[in-house]
Amino acid sequence: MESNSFFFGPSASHGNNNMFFLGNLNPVVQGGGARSMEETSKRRPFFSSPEDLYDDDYYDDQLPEKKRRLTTEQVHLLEKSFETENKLEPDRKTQLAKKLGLQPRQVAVWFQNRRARWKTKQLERDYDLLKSTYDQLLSNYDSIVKDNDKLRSEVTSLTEKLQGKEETANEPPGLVPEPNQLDTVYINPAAIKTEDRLSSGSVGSAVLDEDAPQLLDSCDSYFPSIVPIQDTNASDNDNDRSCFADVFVPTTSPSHDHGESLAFWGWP
DNA sequence: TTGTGTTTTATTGCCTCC
DNA sequence: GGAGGCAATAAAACACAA
Repeated sequence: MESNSFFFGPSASHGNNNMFFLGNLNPVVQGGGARSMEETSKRRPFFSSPEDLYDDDYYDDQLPEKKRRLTTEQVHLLEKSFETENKLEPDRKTQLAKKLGLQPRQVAVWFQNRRARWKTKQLERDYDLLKSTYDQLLSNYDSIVKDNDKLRSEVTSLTEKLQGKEETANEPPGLVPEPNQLDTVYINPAAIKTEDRLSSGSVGSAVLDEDAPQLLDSCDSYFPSIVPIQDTNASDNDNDRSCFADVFVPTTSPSHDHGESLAFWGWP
């Protein structure tokens, strides 16, 4: 790659013909604007002193084809301008270039690279946000699975109780009851007295509502029968709701910063 | 001092928009 | 078709551990 072409002559890129050796960046062009900035310079990453930038001997001594970093003051002003607007209109580019003692092309390149850096950072932030959201979802899922197991065992034990009652009430004395079906239990609501169904007082009792599905098996498919309970059991339901609400908050209500990023990338 | 990883400056090529 | 944006990349400058 001909990266040194910038220092020796016009660049073929984008038809820009004003790119020459950096030594052309002398204060005469800016009418003292850049000089005043240099006077306030605190630390320079490359030049040993503010005056070096305007010292012809400096450029004679240094290899002219070397890249030179922008001064802290130049970077500071560019950063301020970038904060205002991360895109560069031609007028602003020209003004900035004059003020900084840089070629307009250099200002444009700086903005281009700055946008690239910003995007990288933003991607990192977005990744962190997604990851934390995922971790939260995962932990909520685990707790829901535990709750699920607990409720299932409650249902099983209550079913056993009910079946025991039913058998002792209806079967002739002396008969040995059939072993309970723990995996899949079919319940005939008509055979269960209302007071029995409501007597337990536990959350699990409500599962056996008359309007609820009557197939209770060991898989997760009975979940829907739990959902209606949430309307009648505030304390438990709030926990369940908040689990999901908390998880989805970051994605549905992005932070200001995140919102900016979405806008910046043209997302709705 | 030197090797190595990171950051910054700049180029190239492609794409989109007017 | 030219101007400007972006992704990919090169290479110099810089930071830092050994």
